[in-house]
Amino acid sequence: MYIEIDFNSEEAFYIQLRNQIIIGIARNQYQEGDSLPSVRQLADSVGINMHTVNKAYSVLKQEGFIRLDRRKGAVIALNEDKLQAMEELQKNLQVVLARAVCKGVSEEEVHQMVSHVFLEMKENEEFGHV
Amino acid sequence: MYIEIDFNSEEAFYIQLRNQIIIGIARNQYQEGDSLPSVRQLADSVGINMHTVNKAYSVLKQEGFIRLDRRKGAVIALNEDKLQAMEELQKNLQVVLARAVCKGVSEEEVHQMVSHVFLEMKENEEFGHV
DNA sequence: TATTTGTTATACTTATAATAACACAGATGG
DNA sequence: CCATCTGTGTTATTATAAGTATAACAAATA
Repeated sequence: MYIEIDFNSEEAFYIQLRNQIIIGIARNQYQEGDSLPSVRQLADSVGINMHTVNKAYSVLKQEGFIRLDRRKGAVIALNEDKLQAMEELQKNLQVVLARAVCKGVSEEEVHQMVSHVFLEMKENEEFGHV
Repeated sequence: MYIEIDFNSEEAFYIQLRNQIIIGIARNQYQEGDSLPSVRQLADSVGINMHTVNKAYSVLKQEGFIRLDRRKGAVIALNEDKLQAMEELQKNLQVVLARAVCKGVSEEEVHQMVSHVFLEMKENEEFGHV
């Protein structure tokens, strides 16, 4: 999986990492029990500090996507708290969809975009990106 | 429209304000040409600093939701750059939906949630919240 | 000229990121 | 079997940037 940092983005580095890793899990590029790269390895490969990767991993742990092990490093471990996930989804969609609606995007277009994003997720299952 | 700050939230105050105002616009509680409260007035009513409201307004201007006028204050003025809005929507959905999928939410459930959020938006059109 | 608007200057606090030193687990090799 | 080397994440410290607040300012209008 290709993780990379956009140094021009306004998003904090650790947020960029967190998001890309979550997208990778959703695409099955990482599966339950797999280890992520070590903090040093990932820090080197994307060109940022080890501690920043550590922060990303801490957040992923806190949010229930991985567990941290002194030996094995960061291991995918999903707590499937669906109820909480649904509440979070609703809150996120309220903002994201409101932004789109204000700019003239229709409900149908949103549904199409959702389907499209799901297709992309399924495309990359098992063996990645063509 | 009821704007309020969650002082326990991790979200920056100005982001909370921005999001609530955007949701208000999407619900037609604010319409093109309407004025938002003045920075002092809103700051007072929600219990934060004037400058924080100013920051929220600056961001809303920068993102194309309002224009700022020394006389009339902050006025709803949407730049409907739909293409850009669609790109932003896609990026946002990639993260938001990935988070949900990892926690076991299905594509169908996402579509249902989207419909639900749209219903809420339409419910509150013209004359607010029941 | 008094009031209302957003704006700018300044300072304080918290968040983000980097450097460095640490502690624990396991593998290597003498 | 013990020493040591390498690999993990962790903690301490510091520097820079973002967020928030206080105060003074400038423009418009009644």
